[in-house]
Amino acid sequence: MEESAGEGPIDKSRVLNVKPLRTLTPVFSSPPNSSSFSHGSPPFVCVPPAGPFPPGVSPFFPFSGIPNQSVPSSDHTPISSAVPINSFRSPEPLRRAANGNAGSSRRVNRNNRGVEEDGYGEDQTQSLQSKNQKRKKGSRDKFGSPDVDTDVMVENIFQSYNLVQFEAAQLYDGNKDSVGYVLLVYNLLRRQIVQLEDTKEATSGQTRRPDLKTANILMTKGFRTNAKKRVGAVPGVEIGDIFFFRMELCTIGLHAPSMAGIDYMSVKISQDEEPIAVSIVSSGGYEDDVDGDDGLIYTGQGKEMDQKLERGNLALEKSLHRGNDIRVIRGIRDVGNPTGKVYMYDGLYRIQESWVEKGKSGSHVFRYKLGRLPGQLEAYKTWKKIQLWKDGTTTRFGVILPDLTSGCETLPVSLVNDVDNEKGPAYFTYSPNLKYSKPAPKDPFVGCACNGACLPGNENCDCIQKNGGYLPHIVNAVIVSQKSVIYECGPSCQCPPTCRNRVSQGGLRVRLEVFKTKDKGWGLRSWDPIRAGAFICVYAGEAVDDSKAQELAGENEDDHIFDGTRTYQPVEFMPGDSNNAPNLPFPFIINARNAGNVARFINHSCSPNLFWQPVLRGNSKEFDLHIAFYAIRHIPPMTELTCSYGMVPPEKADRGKRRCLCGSPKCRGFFY
DNA sequence: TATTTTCAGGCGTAT
DNA sequence: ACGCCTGAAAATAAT
Repeated sequence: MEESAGEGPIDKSRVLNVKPLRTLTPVFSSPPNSSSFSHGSPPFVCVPPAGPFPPGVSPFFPFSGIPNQSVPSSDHTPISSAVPINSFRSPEPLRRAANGNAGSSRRVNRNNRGVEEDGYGEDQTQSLQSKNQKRKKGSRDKFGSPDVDTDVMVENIFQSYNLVQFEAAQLYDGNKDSVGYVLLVYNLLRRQIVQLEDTKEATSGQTRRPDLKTANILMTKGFRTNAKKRVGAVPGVEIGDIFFFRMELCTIGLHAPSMAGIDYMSVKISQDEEPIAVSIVSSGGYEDDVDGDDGLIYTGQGKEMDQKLERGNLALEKSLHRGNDIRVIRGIRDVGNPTGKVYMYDGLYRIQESWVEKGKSGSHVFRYKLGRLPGQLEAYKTWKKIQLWKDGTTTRFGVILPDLTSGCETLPVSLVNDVDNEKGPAYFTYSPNLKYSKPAPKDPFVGCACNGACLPGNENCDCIQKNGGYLPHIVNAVIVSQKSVIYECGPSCQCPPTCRNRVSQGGLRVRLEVFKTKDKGWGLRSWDPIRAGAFICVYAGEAVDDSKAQELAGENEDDHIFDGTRTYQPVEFMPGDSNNAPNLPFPFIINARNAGNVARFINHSCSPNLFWQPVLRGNSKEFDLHIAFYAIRHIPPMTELTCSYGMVPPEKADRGKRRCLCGSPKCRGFFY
């Protein structure tokens, strides 16, 4: 439309309004009346004011000037341009990770820190540095414990992933990769902090809000993306994406305030500057209402007294008149964690009307009616539908069996076909366990002799010690990161079945369905949102010995086989580095053709959302090895669960090669 | 299930 | 530089 970037006359008077250095330059995405919501190539250009500038973009005011006369003050006019008002903290430069210094103290790090390659002036960096130093010192005094540990963890993470501070292009304008990495690092670091705090005595300084602490570390280091506020879609974030912490929304630029529900920015139209809303979080803090299938009635902010038409409320009011797109994030209680919430990005809405009501406390509240723009993928609506399936209000269409496990799992697993007439997968026996004639262990892992629960830091618990003094999982059966093997309490351990180090024995924790895919046969997906790192299931079936393994591996028909002898390339956004690549003590293949569990339905993808993890259980008599599957990243409801099937040796490579239909942009085109 | 404790981003304004 | 506004997450207490 009128405002494709780089076209049209440039009103150079605006250039003078651009504040230098710490000021950001927002640019609007597609025109508000556009009906396409493609995320492919965001139709805008955004340039950090201090550069560096992307190819083809001159260091000049980046967005097109729309003639002033084309911006009447009538309702629902497209917004043409904006000047920034919100500054944000400039990133503390990150040292480029170097080998061998992972264990160095942060004091040394600080001395070594350079200011090269960061694109920021030295003065700024210096002042920022001292500011952070001051602040950190304060927190140290307060909690009585130095935060050396977390600094080392950050260093290690950045080193593992070869990460350096984002260039301005990704800092200000993200993409799928930058969003993926920020979320990976946020969640990995947060889990490591929780794990570390778990081992401390309650008396020593605890981080009570690891979610906030993690975000603070990353934001201070400039490891964030889409740091520029914008109207409309955020590059790299898709409708339906889910999050488990408000700070995640902040670090990827979806919704900046750490608490408030309304995010807004100031825009300049002609000579007037006014705030408009860019995103809202509707999560039950107020009495928001649904309005039909695609509508929402949102309550303004302010709880105690009569709400005032200021800040977010004013911005929403202005947005009603401007008619700009507003991102809506829906929050609901997390089924797996009743004290937490899950947030889902539900796409773009516009405000249709606003009014004042008497709230329950008798004071005035603002209410805003928002309508979802048409043509967007269904997101929150699906989620609500699933809730109805779960509480039995409605029946899922296409259900063949309400529970194909016949009750032998901790949760039912539906068998569903809503695409064709096939009545189910080929016959097999559902078995949640792994069966095999176990080889006698050469180096038995006998487990522990704990009376009560096995706790992190317990020097007498062999299982804990084998895991490096930590529990491999934090609460809710979330693994901290991939390890070559994790040691779990098993049949030889004295601890009770409730021990926290028996995650893979705990059964299913999310409501799964086996479903008929469009073109890949049967697959597996979840009705519940899944956290990054969450335990999904083990791979059940019959573990076969080496000779039988050779036989199986040579066959073409290798569906329903887990083959640990294959080569597994690193995949993107994995919570674990190459040092922690899975390591099996002997050739390990599980045949699930005749008997198996949900894991036999997990299809291959070149961009998988699950990884597998060897688990060795404490067992003095047998080699008690298992394969457990975990979520690589947050997985929205109804997203197919996939893993990498790995590569076969070259001599077998031409047998059983299949065309891959995973649909990932990074698809290799085939798999085995 | 209810209550208490804890805390970060960034707008807006003063300096 | 700093006050102020915004409520969620996690621990703890109560039922």
